[in-house]
Amino acid sequence: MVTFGTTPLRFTPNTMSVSLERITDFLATVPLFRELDRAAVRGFAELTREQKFAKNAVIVSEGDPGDALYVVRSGEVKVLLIAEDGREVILDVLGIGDHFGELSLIDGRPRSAHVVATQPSGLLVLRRADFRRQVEQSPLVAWGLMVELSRRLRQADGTIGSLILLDVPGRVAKVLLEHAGPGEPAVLVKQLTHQTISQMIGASRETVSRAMAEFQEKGLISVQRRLVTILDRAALQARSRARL
Amino acid sequence: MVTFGTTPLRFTPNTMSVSLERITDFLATVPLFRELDRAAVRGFAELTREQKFAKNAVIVSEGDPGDALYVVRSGEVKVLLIAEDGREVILDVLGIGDHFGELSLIDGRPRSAHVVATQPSGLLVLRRADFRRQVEQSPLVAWGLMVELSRRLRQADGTIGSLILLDVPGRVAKVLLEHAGPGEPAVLVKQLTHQTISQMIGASRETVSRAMAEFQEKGLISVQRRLVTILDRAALQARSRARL
DNA sequence: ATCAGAGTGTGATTCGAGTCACCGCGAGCG
DNA sequence: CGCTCGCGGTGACTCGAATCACACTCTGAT
Repeated sequence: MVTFGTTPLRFTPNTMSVSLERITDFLATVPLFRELDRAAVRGFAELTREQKFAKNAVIVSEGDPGDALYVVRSGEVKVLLIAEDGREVILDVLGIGDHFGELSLIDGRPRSAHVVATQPSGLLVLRRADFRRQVEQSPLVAWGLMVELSRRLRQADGTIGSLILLDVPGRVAKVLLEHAGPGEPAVLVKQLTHQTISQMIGASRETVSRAMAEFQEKGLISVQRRLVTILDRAALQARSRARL
Repeated sequence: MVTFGTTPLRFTPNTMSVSLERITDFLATVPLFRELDRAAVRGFAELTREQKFAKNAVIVSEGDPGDALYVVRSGEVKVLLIAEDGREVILDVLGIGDHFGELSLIDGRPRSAHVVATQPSGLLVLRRADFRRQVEQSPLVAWGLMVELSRRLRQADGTIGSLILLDVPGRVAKVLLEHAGPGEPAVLVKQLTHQTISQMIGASRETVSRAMAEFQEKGLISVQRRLVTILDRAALQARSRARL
């Protein structure tokens, strides 16, 4: 449940040039800026302000005019839709190095979803005018942005397909695989509660619980203290496209 | 059902400069190129070839390496996913002036969906290298492309939300509204069969049929010879976010 | 004009998954 | 240190929608 009113809007401008290099280092690791030379990345770094958010703080709300891009520097945030009756749909969970808010900067339309911190988080904020100027000057960023949007569009289309074609256990298997690290056995990159998973795939918490119990019984996964390990990737993949 | 093997790959190069101006006129109406001056649009027009497809012809298949962008000049195509058991999910129905295939040009990955002609169609084809060169030379096109990708991403996220939050009648109402022309009463821009609608919203043909019967009874819509007219837009909107 | 095939209407039955209700566990905090 | 409270597990019941099975109605082609 989203908690309004807990929002700490503490600004921490990087007037100290001490941190400028550190921010540049960080931004250089973000895919969006990866192709740029150091000077160009520093150009962006100079334009950012870091803003801190407490757990459950609302970062942007659907319908707001959007005039900033955010890059997650620490912590974790979720992107979600909220229905009138309070039900939530989680569109994405973003970690360090991920960014959000570019849609409104590109097309000038209001924010299409809410973003809420799921952990205490530090976000680098880049304002519209600054961002736009930089993008217009550097085609590499424009291209990187398109690549990122393409990735998300493919992912969204895949989600639509699985919502329609897969049953709940299949969708659970898909989410687990999408968040699995490399190797086998592989551990999940993120700690996801059943509640969170259920909101990502449009199912009830109970049904997710039953699906994961089934996977454990069959030896496809093992769970220790909320940490999921993939034991049989192939079987999970089969389950996630049994009907796809 | 998609029919393979009926694909007529008849090329019709525009070696006749007669048609160049006509193609330029046409492309100038496409949002992606709208901001460009006529000379720049002609630059694109010169690089296109028109390709004709018969009804049910497969234009691109999921998994193919993608090396071209297509603009619909006449006819209609559908973008869809196909499950192993043959079930189809329609992601989009594209008409004159719409385009597809840019994702693969941007990120170089394989095609993420199938595209099939639902009517005899003429498509302008633009090859990767040509397109890329033009985009790099004109930031306006890059920006237009980002705006278009943003629009689709918002739409896809909205679809995900409605699949999770709305019941079938609600999703039917939403599709009807999305395809409605202006004014009230408004007629639908496209002729959609119940079968098509059901594949767009992940429902069975029968359930769509029942939902539309209900809307007619209540006077929200009227149907004459497969042409749907929206009589009570507000009521349909209420239905499409009754729980959103 | 006729006929085939696509599209539609409607009942009966089945079933996946939501909802409700409750229990147990572990972790963090006053 | 104990007591919440958030998270997870499980059974019983309900319900929306898929499926199955036909009949009917267009519409376009021969």
